[in-house]
Amino acid sequence: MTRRSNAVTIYDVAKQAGVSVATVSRYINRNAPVSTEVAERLDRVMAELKYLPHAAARHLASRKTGLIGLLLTNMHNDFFAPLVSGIEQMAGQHGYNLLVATYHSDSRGSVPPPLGTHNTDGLLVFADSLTDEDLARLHEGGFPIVLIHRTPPASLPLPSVTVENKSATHRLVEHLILQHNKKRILFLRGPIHQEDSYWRETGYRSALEAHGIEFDEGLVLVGDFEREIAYNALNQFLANGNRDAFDAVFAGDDDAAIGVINALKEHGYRIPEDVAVVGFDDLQISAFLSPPLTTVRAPTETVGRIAAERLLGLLNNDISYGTTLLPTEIIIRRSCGCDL
Amino acid sequence: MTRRSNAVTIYDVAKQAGVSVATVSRYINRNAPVSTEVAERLDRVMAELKYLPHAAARHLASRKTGLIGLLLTNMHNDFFAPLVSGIEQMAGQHGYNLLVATYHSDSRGSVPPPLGTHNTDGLLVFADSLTDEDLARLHEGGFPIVLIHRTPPASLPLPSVTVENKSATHRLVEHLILQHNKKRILFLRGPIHQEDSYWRETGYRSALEAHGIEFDEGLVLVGDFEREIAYNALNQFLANGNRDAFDAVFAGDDDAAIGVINALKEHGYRIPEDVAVVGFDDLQISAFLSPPLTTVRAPTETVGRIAAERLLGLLNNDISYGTTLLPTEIIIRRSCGCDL
DNA sequence: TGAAATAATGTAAGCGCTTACAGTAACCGC
DNA sequence: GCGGTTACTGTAAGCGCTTACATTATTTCA
Repeated sequence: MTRRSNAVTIYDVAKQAGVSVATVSRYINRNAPVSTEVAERLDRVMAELKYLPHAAARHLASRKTGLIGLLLTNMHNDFFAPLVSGIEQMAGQHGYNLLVATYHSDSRGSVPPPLGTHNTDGLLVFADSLTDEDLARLHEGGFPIVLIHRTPPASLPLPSVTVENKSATHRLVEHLILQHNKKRILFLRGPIHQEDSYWRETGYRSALEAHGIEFDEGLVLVGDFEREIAYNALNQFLANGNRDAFDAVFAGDDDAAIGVINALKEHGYRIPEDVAVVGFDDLQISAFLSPPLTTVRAPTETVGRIAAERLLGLLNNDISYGTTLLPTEIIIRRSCGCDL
Repeated sequence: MTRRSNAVTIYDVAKQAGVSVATVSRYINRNAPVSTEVAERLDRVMAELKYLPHAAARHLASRKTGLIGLLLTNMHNDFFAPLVSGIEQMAGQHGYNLLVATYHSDSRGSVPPPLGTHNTDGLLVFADSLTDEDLARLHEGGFPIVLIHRTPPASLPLPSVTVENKSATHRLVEHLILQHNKKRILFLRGPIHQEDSYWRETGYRSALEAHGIEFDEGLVLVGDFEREIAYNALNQFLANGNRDAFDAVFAGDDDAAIGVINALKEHGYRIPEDVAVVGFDDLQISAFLSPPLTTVRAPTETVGRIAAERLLGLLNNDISYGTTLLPTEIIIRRSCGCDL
């Protein structure tokens, strides 16, 4: 086995500066005093040699990777840009790099999760990208984890950060009922097993109930929080002769709302005159849709930032658990029928 | 120094299976034959022990990280979601993990790039996130690099993948001139030093010239391909008494176009009746804006996929260079004044 | 049937760092 | 002026893997 091509190592630096590698290492990591004279020499030599510590070697010896992992269910939704951005900022500021991967608990049995103890110092786990068993195993090993957009499974005291779904949805649907006199509100379910999805449905139902409207399973479609799927679901629904079966749509999230609006328009509905449409998330673009979308603002970038912050805390042994529930806020625009 | 908490190592597997660690390693990496009998035993033992090779140790010994790095200038634009998604898919399929970081060549002098030879096997470099010197240094060391949305500096034969900007812009602006009789077309420059920005300006100018319209520096603002900046730039411009100075806007990209539309609407302009607005990129949402945005479709996810593919090729020593120039296509919608 | 190739495995030397342990020299307080 | 600190530095043992080299058993083929 020969030396790594050209790479300059800590030995080169040590020799050039006339000190031992231990001193170099200590200076780099600032974990022991070094005489100012030596420090200066090292600064100079390291700059000259353009020395960069080899990450793997450092990881192996120190048992730290300097990496935090982000496990996502997918990436092709605009929802993720601010999430990742918030996380990346926070991580970068604290000297960590971000490893991003998609995975879904469905894949269980086959491939193991691509991120874990073996390659990161801690994990940010979005929604149901990991099974409860995976979480339990990792947590038992003392591995730092923060959940995003989901709460911990029973008896696993994992920190988590998510947003308030139910009451916001309740008020949103209530707005449809009270202000716009809607009675047959179509609901597009999000991904099954996803908490946001569950609580939004709960909020939807509780609003109906609070106003004496009976829940109708026939008015529930699967939107999966995805534009394309929502679009198809609605087309299918209309094709089945339900043209007049509804007077409003709560699309589950904004991405699905876009699909809904699209399908509706293609079928000649006017929004909001014929059908009101509301979403959830307040994506960056939702204010610019036609008509501007009434929705619920979820502070997604903040979710990312706080989740990263809590994980960083864990990495410094500031133990912490419990759920950070970020408040959401109804944003009334025109797609519900309000005239702003 | 004590043993790493609980982690199971290759030694545990070897002992449990009654073979040497070399055999285990060879089996894991499939780089030498192993008797079927031993193979079965190893499968069983590894599953039982839930063994996962320690990444850092593997990296150190093999001099491969299994990581590809993506260097971005920022992340808070919806443009990046499909880019990253395309890359992540491709990388994941080939067993690589994705390390994402933001950096900008402006930071030169101070911090070195967070990604490089020391922690990845290869780099995807977006636009001007790295200086030419950084690129040169890395390339001299034989480090695999693929450029995204920029071409290589002179005499550096780096592979790159980007999109056609100039002629699409030319045709887009020409459309404004010919079909909609626009004569005073405001242009919002993208980030300085960014190639997309340069070529779009070139296309804008060449269209003006081709139709006998003199280029007017007073009709150029700085939009930086960012909604907020474009929004502010336009407000400033209007505040300076330029209310009637223009009859159309080429915003540089869709994100900036959104800012422009917003500012314009707030000042009471009707789009496209009073002012036509066009962008570039065709973000997922552009079709849903009000009015739907006339723009140029850039195959961003494909850019990501191909860039990743080419980098993966490099990692397998399939040498390749040259620029992949993906075609773009004008998408006519209503913001230009067309009546669809 | 014997020499050479091939298959399957083991031994042990690193990969480039960190850090426990040890040591020397200067300093401090009384 | 002496025990106890404190400041700084070096030596060397790993961290958990990969792989060159060596070894033995089994085939292959002239």
